[in-house]
Amino acid sequence: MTRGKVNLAYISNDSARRTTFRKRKSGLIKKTTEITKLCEIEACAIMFSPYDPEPVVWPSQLRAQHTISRYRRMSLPEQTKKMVDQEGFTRQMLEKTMEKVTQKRKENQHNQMTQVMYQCLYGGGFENLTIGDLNNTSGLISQKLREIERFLQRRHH
Amino acid sequence: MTRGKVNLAYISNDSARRTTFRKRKSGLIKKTTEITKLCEIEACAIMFSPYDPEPVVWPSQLRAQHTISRYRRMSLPEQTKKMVDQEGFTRQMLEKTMEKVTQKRKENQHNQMTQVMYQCLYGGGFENLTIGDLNNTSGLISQKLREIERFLQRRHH
DNA sequence: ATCACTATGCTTAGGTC
DNA sequence: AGACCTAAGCATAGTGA
Repeated sequence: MTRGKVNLAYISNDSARRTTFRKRKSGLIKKTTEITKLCEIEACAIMFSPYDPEPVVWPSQLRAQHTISRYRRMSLPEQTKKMVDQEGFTRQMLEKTMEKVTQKRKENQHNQMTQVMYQCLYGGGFENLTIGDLNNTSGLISQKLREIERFLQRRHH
Repeated sequence: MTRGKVNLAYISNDSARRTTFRKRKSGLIKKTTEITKLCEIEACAIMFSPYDPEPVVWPSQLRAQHTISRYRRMSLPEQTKKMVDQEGFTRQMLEKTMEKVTQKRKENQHNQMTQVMYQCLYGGGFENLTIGDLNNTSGLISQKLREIERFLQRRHH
């Protein structure tokens, strides 16, 4: 028997769930890569799972970081504006603090430590992470290689 | 003629690219939702595009924020550990600062302003954002509704 | 468990309105 | 432009080694 419709609910069987995850993870990554290329947009996917020792990040730690920090940077003024009046005082303090941080960053643009701290506290801060996505890259590559191998074997039949 | 293989490169035609983006965005979102449900993992996708006024975030601003901040929280010690020796001083300062922030957070757990600032500076800070994903939700829902409608119409033929 | 396989369902390019 | 349709191509559940 082959395949019925997928029941879109938690797969209780442990190994089946793990297998599905492995397959779909690679699918999701592929799709993310594709939409990025086809439309030249910035996109990233982040997955936490008990099956990977590190979070899976796509298309890369670096690009994801960029996307995330862009998201955060764009979002902050919005957020600040939308805060309710009751929190007016908090908002003002917040704005001042953010200004200070921004100011400080400008002033010390060449001061490495400030930059590092700024990045860690506000803009990102995972430049030096272990590169978890390399595993995925090599996974995809080895998958591709297997495909090619198979193809060649058939041609030689 | 129907569909050839997709050339995985930037689609130069403007409206074609836009259409592809709209279609694939919804696909990507669906897949993200599915893997999340099937495997009960935490996953999010973020897309920046010139076609959406706001970044598209999935499964939700709130969950994405959680995923992102979890990512950042997990990553920091890793990063700190992996920093090269040349930057030992920076690292120490950084660790101390992070400790202070953490400490401060604990001490002032019930002090709203500190929490808000902490979150903005370190843990997240987009609680009060405009909810961009509502648009997507309603898009998916209305799509689903149309499908159901169509189905019912056929049954009544 | 992980790999390759393949039948099936799903996604989506290309077309029409 | 966007909604709808259809078939080609792709993703992947289930299977066997």
